[in-house]
Amino acid sequence: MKITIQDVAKKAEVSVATVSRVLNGNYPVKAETKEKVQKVIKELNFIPNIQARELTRQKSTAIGVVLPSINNMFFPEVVTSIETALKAKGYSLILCCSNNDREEEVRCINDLLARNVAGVIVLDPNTSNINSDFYKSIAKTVPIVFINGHASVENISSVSNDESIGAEIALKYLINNNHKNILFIRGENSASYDIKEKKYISMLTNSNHYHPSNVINIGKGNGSETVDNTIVSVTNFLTKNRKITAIFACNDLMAVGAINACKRLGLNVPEDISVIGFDNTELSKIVEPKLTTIDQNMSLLGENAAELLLEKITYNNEFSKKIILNNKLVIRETVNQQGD
Amino acid sequence: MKITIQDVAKKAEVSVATVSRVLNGNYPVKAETKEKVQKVIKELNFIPNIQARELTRQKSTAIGVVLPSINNMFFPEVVTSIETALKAKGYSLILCCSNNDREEEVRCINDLLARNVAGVIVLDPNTSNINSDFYKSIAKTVPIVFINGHASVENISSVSNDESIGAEIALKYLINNNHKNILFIRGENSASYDIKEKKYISMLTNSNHYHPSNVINIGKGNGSETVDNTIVSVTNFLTKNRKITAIFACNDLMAVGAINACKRLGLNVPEDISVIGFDNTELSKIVEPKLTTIDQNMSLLGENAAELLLEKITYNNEFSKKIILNNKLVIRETVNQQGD
DNA sequence: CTGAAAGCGCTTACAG
DNA sequence: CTGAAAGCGCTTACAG
Repeated sequence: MKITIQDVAKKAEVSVATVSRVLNGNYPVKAETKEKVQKVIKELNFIPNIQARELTRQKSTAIGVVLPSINNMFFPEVVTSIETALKAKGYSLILCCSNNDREEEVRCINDLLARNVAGVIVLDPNTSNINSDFYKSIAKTVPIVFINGHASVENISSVSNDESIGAEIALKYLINNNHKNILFIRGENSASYDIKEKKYISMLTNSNHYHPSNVINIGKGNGSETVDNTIVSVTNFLTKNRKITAIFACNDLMAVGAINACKRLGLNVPEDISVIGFDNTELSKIVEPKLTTIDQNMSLLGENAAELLLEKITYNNEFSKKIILNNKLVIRETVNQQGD
Repeated sequence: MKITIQDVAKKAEVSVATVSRVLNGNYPVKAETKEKVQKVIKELNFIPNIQARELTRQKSTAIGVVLPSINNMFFPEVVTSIETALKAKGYSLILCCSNNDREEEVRCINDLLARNVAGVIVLDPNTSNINSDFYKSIAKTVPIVFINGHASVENISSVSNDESIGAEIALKYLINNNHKNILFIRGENSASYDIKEKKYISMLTNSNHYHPSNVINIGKGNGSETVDNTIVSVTNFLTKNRKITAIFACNDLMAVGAINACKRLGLNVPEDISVIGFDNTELSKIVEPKLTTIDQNMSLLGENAAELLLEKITYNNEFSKKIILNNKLVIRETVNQQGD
């Protein structure tokens, strides 16, 4: 039922080779012939089959993107910028969601490879997959770029943020504003939380204000769960400990949870207590007061990942590069500039 | 460099036909042969090329999804449920973003067709594309499902919400709680806002409380822009008009903007003023107080769209169906139950 | 149970 | 400037 190049050739009374040439414009075709063929293409509403083209040309214009979840304020922004950058170069995106599951991630990649993608971008790759040989063997045959994957794997390019510096900037900002007793809020095991906690411990130890009990872990959860879990944990914490003047949250959702907890306890942010988040998701600009946070450069992550992948594709997967972006502080309304 | 079925056949000392049979398990193969082939497949890490398979089989296991933007609290949730439903049936998703642009939408669809998708799901299809003959002609050759597209086009299935009923439920809830003077907030031209405004006008006219000046349009914008624009408009409005006891917002972002404006003016929500949103995005569960809103059934929209598409694919694009979901009220914390 | 061969829709040397 | 033919990686009647 679908129109093929054969149908066009027949109707235009030329060979399929000629139709192919006018389609691709890569060989001389007599003007008259060209017009005739183009007319038929229009008439028949012919769309060339890219699958067949790619099979012949032995190259692909599809890119795989695997991400832990779409349903999150962080990933959609990154995906948007990947899509924009790649579409401009004629690539399409095949999306696969791993649901934070290690094996599903492997399945996604295998499916993408089977679909003959020219390369794949993985957001937040699973640590155990990185450490196993999975990525090492895959990376030999197809260009791979990690976003926020601490890629010790050779032959994989990556873009990430220096979250350690980001945490340092955030904590310095609090400390410079005279905050000494700072609550640290994190979630369950994640390399990213570990990095921030490490920085927190070293800085607070330096200032003689490190107390292990000022680190709380709100457990796991997504979206509004994170907020709710944080509200519970922070409420518990603050009813017992009022020495805290500032809160460092490992992401914006936790920061919003902390702010909400304060409100319920009748504490004003930032007058009574300051809060700083991490990520600079859209949410940080939506809540009231607007959240002071650390910018995770989401669109830069996406753009750079797209570029690195294109580079790998162009140079036959031969060179790898790591790009580390510096996080920067976004001052809005939730940190009291005088401290206490 | 890539391993093909040829390589496997050679190493296993069988024909490619036999390899294909053990791959697909659709023909009898001697146990011994099967094992030998499977062993080689493992050794060589062979992944069959789906593009080639689909070219031969003349069918596709890729589905196109086109959406106006990924960067939005509504679409990612819908896409997630589409992905989940479709992955379970062995399909993959090719994503294309139209950036709210009519022509880009057409380009997306054409690209997807060229990539030989088995069908396409369009979120919020552009009205002018629906009215032109574009979709009509496309729908003849490939299964198409609209989400929230008021599809008058024959041969296209669709899932949508009855937003008119949704608006009615929301307004009735306000009115039953004794709210009479209700502010209506909408954005720039969209069929969806028009439907809600129409309902608003008819219901408020009925109760003799319709005043055209109580309808405000905050212009266009996405994400935090919407919130900011709403804050400005509502602040302006409320400084001049304090008779309002409730606000109906056409989406959750506008509702949050309205709440933020109230806070800045020293008005408590819901004690001084009630706010109801629309959509039930994750945001409505994140803000404080939690937003009372109308559920847009985002995951149901996705699931149903996936099902309708699968149905069309199975039955050769021969049957179409429209599903209209009923919105329901989600009572949380922003509407004062006594009114005023 | 297995292999040889045709064919899916395209592109591209090759020959003219 | 144009056509015939090989080939991309697979599947599936057909024959044995």
